[in-house]
Amino acid sequence: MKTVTEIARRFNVSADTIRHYTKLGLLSPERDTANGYRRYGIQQERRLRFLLSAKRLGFTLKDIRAILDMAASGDTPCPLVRKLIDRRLEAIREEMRDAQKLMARMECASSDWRELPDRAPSGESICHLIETWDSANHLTEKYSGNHIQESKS
Amino acid sequence: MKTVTEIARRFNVSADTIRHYTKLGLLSPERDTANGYRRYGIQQERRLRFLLSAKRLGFTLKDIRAILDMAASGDTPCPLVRKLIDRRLEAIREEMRDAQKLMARMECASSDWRELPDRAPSGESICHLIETWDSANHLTEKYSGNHIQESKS
DNA sequence: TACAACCTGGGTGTAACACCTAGGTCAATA
DNA sequence: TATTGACCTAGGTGTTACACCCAGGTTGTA
Repeated sequence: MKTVTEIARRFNVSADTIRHYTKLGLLSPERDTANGYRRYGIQQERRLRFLLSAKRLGFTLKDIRAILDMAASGDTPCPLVRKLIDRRLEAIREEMRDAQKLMARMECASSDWRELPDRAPSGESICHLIETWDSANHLTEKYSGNHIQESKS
Repeated sequence: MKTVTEIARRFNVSADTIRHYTKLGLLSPERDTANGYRRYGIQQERRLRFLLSAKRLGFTLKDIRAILDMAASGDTPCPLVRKLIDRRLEAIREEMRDAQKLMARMECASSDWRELPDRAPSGESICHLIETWDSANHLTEKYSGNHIQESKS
């Protein structure tokens, strides 16, 4: 029976993480009746191992709770697991697409800006780099004036 | 002078977003003395336009606050802007690398699992798909040396 | 006996909002 | 004029997965 720190070390996570999972009910250690310390046995180690594996496969704690609940009720969680991972996969793919677009914008801006000077702010302008970039791509306002130009660099 | 909803519509964001930025001090509307309503003038529209542009370039609200503060003090924020975007860029590149690794794991797992059957949980196993995947890649435990239960109390 | 290292519960902070509550305001309509 | 419906206010909660801090109790060792 391991204490929080012992099991944390064994699985290479922080003691706070173990306490966190325990608070969420994902782990259910016994308690040392003498001092109230959490005590993790073999079953809880198994649960933790499972939990960490699932996390590394992209499952959220919420997903994992659902899987654990299903297994606890005796049903096979496998169909749920297949469904959840495919969902997460789709979600991540979309995040990646967004992130790639963002990266492209950032790289473009950062590189364009190397040819532009610094400029002091004024009543009209806060940072001309950002403002120029924006009006060149005119995306901010719903009705962004009447320029039908799309200058790209 | 626009109300919350009016300026929100103009810039295609939610009224809550406008209130949020205002609460954070990123926008400082005047107030209608009769009823306490927020009133956004041209200067605030400019700030919001700037804010949204910066956000689309990957700046966080914290970044933006720093930029705004610097501009307010009269200094040119451009060097800060260049520095911040390069930092964010690096951060995003790393996140993307991590996300790509995760995706690869997920895709690999999801596809491997197509050839595996569902299986009911047992005292030893919660979901064999995840557990098998994990032990095949043996990454969870610090010492993946299998055997042995130590300690008892 | 002192000290380090551990333990407890409970609270806060993180990012950027979305949503809800309870109640006040405003313009147009019936 | 009374009633809608759309708007406004402040303030609170929920989201994710923890990290960190607090004050105080416990354990093992020198």
